[in-house]
Amino acid sequence: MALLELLEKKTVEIVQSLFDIRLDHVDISLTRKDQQGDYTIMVFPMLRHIKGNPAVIGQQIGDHLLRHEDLVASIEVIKGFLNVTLTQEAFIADFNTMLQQANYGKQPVDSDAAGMMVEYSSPNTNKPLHLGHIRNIVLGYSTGLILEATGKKVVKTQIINDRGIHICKSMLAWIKHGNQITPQQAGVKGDKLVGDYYVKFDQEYKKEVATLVDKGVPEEQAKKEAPSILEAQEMLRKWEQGDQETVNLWKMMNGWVYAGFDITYRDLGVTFDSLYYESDTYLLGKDVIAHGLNTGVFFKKEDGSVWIDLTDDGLDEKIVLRSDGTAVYMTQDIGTAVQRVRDHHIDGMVYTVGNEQDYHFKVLFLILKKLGYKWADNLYHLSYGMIELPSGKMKSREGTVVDADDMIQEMTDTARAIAQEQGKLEGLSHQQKEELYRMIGLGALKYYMLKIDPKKSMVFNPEESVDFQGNTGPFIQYAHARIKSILSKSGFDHTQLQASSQVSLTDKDILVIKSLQQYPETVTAAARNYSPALVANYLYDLVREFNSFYQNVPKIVEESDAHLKQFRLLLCYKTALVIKSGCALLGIEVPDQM
RNA sequence: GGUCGCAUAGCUCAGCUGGAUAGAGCACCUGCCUUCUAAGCAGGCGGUCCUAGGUUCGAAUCCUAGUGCGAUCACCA
Repeated sequence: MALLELLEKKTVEIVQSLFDIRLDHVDISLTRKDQQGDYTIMVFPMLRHIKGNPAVIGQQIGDHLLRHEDLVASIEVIKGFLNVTLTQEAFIADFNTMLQQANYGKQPVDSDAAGMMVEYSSPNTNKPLHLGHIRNIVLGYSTGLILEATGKKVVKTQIINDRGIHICKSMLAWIKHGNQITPQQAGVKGDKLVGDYYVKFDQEYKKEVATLVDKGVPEEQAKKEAPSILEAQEMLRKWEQGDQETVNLWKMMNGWVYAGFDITYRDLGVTFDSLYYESDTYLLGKDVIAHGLNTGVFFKKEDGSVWIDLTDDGLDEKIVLRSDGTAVYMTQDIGTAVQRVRDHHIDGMVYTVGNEQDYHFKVLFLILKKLGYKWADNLYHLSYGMIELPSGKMKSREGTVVDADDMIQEMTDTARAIAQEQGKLEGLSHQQKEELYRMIGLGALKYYMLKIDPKKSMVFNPEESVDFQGNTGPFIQYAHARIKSILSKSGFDHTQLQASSQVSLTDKDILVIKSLQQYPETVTAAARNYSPALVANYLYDLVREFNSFYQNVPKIVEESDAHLKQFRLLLCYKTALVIKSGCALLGIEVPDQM
């Protein structure tokens, strides 16, 4: 049993015997650093059940706690705070329990139970991935891993927006100006090539609009009547009719884009278990609407369009089927959700999508609930804020978008420059070094994205770029590498996972143990809140605690007290394991040397 | 205008279900490498936790109102 639970149990027992009152919960937190003690038992909340002076009650409980000599060393009561100092034996016993758990902090996945689907990335196929996608991908991927760590089976997916007017724009510009060029011939990634033609289309379109406006056509009208946009719309019609030539071109260019995306995903170290294509799903949902129309969830207007009235829930009326009977975005998402539950053994879904779609998902979830799906109670929109540049929003048309591949490359380059300056990598081959630079660069990038609360929009400054000092990925990776170095230099035997109770610990030792104790509950909280940021910030605290221990304790390798040396090496060992485990949940790798 | 989100140090951010004197990093200033890895450690400087009420023994945290910023309110996706 963890120390905290043990302390809570003892406290409940004491309160029961002293006051004949059964508390179902005791408020215990870590004692402030400026106070004497390890844990603080809050007496104030008990006053609701026990009448009296909080300081006196605290003292009474404290006196009884002191009888558990193997657990409590001393107590101090300040107002309604009962500060308890535990014995070293208690900490060592707790630490030994931790050491026995190979998968400390994680629960085994129950593969028979219904799982959770996590959707992320979900790009359009008309342009390459950018920094916003990186935030999305890294967030969704990590959240999936965190859910998995709490025993939930996870199915990672993305919906690829592979059809629509935006794709046709790229296709059209390629036909006109591409001279049949392929990515191989151009020497660029497929997604980049297609993106270039998307930009080209837009430039041409803008010129046409300007020309029309010069001729006296109102701007709104010009935007609708420019030849390019009419052509694109015509192409979309052909695609929808299954025109062979159009479909073939569409397939070819999307293929180029997928090859490009695959490289970016590989570089980011993320994978998917299943894929959904909008071209397959965009007609889904009509049967669900028809059913809901019968059961009275939806209603039909005179023009034939189908709606749902959500005004009782504080929302608006929302269209779910056009008057011509075709699907809208909402129809599609309803159908896709239902389809996914049919396809996989899941009872819930997480959608990683930007916060500009908050309203859409609120409506979607509500509709699914009204349709009576049980799993609709288990839907979560993992909403995240936009990434802005100091100059404002990223705009692809103005070329201010920070490209994902460029970003990864830049991070790797920075890691290389810093590492070469430090010159600590003797003994590694060129290839190993490059692999390390990539690991550090990506670690910096991912951590930078994940340490911030998803809800908040973030400002990204390309000039200052991502930091490698302080609260960063490399800070954490560095601690891991340093521990590995200590362990190998000391000849640590990782088959002897038992610390002797015959050691005298310092505050620094105990602070590290306390920090390690927090790991399991951090993972649980991160899963409950769908927030990798909790894991990221926990790791930072752990590493700071460890670094302080490392720099303020005599060299472990030279320690003459065999028991103490063994204990400290075990502390290093377990810390390294937790760092590695926690980083893995963030999708960040840790090196053994850097 | 309606709805949703955010507001904490010069900048970027923590602060879990309310707990003691609000914490980090960056920046600026001091110290610490003849090495268990200084991408680090020890310390200094820096705050009206947006404002005003309320609930509470206790509020950055919960409630109400207001202010500012952002998003959204398409028979687009």
